[in-house]
Amino acid sequence: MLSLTGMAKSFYITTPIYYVNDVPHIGHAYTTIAADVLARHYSQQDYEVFFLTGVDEHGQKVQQAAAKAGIDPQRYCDGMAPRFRELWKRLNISNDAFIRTTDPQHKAIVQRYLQVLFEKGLIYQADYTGWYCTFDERFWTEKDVVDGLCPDCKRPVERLSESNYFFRMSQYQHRLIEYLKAHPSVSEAHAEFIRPPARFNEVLGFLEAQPLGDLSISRPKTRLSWGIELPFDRSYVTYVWFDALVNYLSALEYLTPTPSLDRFWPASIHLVGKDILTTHAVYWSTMLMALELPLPRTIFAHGWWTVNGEKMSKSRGNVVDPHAIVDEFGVDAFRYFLMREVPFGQDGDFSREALIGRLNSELADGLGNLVSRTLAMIDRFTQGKIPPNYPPHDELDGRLEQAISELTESAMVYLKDLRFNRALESMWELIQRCDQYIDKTAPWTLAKRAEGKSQLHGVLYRVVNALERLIPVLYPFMPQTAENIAAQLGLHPQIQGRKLLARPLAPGFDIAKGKPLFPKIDIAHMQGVSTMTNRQPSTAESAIGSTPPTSSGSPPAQITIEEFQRIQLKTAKVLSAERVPRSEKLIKLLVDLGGERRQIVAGIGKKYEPEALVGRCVVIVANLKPAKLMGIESQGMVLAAGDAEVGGLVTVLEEVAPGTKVK
RNA sequence: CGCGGGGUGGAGCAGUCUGGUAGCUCGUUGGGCUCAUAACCCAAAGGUCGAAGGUUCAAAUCCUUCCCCCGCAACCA
Repeated sequence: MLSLTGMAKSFYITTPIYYVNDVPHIGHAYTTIAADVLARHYSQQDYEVFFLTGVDEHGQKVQQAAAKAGIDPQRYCDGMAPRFRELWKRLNISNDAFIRTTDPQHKAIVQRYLQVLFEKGLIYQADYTGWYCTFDERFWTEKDVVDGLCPDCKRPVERLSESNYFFRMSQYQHRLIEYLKAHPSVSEAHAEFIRPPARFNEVLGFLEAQPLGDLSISRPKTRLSWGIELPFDRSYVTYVWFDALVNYLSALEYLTPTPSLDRFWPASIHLVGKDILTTHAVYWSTMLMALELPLPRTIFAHGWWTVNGEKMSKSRGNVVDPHAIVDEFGVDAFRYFLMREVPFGQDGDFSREALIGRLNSELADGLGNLVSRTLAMIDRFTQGKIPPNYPPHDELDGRLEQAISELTESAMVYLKDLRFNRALESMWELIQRCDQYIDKTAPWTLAKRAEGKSQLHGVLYRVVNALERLIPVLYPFMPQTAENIAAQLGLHPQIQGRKLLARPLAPGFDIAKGKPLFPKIDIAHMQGVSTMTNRQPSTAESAIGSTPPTSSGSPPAQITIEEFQRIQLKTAKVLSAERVPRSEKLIKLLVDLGGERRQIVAGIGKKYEPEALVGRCVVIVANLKPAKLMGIESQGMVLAAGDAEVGGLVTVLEEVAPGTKVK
């Protein structure tokens, strides 16, 4: 990474630009915090760092979301972008720039690249034929379409031919395979192309498995208007991914202090979630090849977080709001947990219990308590002044000194390799060593003996020295905590840009013992105070794990009695019930509506056995538009309590005739 | 047989590729210490490594079959 001019080495790190269709959640925070740790680390190593994040604002879903909200897309985006900016500020993210794909400069640069590719003959026009859903306004592949229905909205799809522009991605397949093979993924080094190794294999396998097609990079404005116009055909906008990926380059042209494509390209690391690895490893790489630009040094695909063992999703209502976590536990505890809990690259599970567990045992009892006991002893035994140093004079001293010098090295190696959890582990090994050292040397005993004085000073100095050495290693992960420790040691820390500057430790300094770094969370008092998620408690959950429903979110809009009366509810008697073969939870019901029979498919198979349903009286929506589920027509919907999981079927107290109206 | 991941002391995981005393964190129990945020230090208990069969001098590890759990996809009308 040495530059030709002999200037400082450069380090360019990016997060994906986040799609504004969604409010920021723990997944966004994870990637961005990881990027921040690296940005701070490399800054401290005197690299010239450029750390980019931002938002992706064009495309179908944004257009739809804006339409739903009844405002124009630009206004919608203008409202969403600050929510990301604010969260990054709150999480102490030190990004140098925040790109928005609706920035005029970005649009102009995207158009310039499109024009270049067009003139090189790498973009051509052709007809595309596929299955089109008019409601969702999108094409589906043969594989997606089931029984001629749109997989999303279940409406019939139609065969549609459309003229579009294509990028000749296919012609780079071989070159990309060769490139991958020339940059194999080896776990210990840190400059490979696709990481971690499992992902490298995945991409290579994908490329070798089938011929790579060309990439449609246009959408006719008649279908989608919210995008960047193709410069060579104003009746189209460009595909959102083409637009979005270019951000990594365009930001270097207009968001850095000096024009710096030469300085920062190729990017050192693109951090991405594993879901968008192909887009980056294949689309982006071939785009760069076509533009005759070098590929990024590393694309690192990290894993996903589940919440309490379940996939996080809006419909489950268990999306973790980072603001709520920070409110409750503080920024650094949140940053620490995300970086410490899971090896970067693997999936992990987020839960309050796990976070509190680490916060209590590692942050409070570990780091916090060590700082606290050390400073308390200095207050007490050396009148609040850093004692004079003494060279190590026995094996205990020597071992601690060695542990101190090993820490910095191993943490560096781990960080370079993006093994955040191991870097943190190595710090906590030192913390434990210090605790053991204090215990064995027993400064409180030395303090009682006049002849123990010099040894006492040596012991205390060595422990403080360990803490001092910990500060810069800890800083990228927990900036506030590192600063706090430095201040308590009397080192007068200052934050300059992304660096923590402090005067070097010396005997005679006055310490400034403060409050505990991390107050312990009393688990017994934790029940019922959480606002972590807006999830509804399920009956199966343990008391500690459950979170009460909160009133977050706007109340549902009220409807008129007339609107309600349009929904026809009726009682029905179940005549027969059987499981739908190969389905997980579908049960096919035949019900009597009083002279009329209906076949209804219901997703209640996890809660009920078919036999238990026969003869029961249920309530159904009688005028619901029929739909096909796994190829079987359902002519209505049975009412049941519960959201993601069925709680119980709705029935009536007294015996009534099948087909009775319910109002 | 849709694709993939996994089943290892109470909990969460490592070890499985390259067979050879089963390891870590938390928890539990006992002891120590008293500088510290009821913290820290030391020690102990606790596992037939999902099941069965096979290969081998030797299997958590290799082979075969089966069971169970979790994602994804297909079904929450």
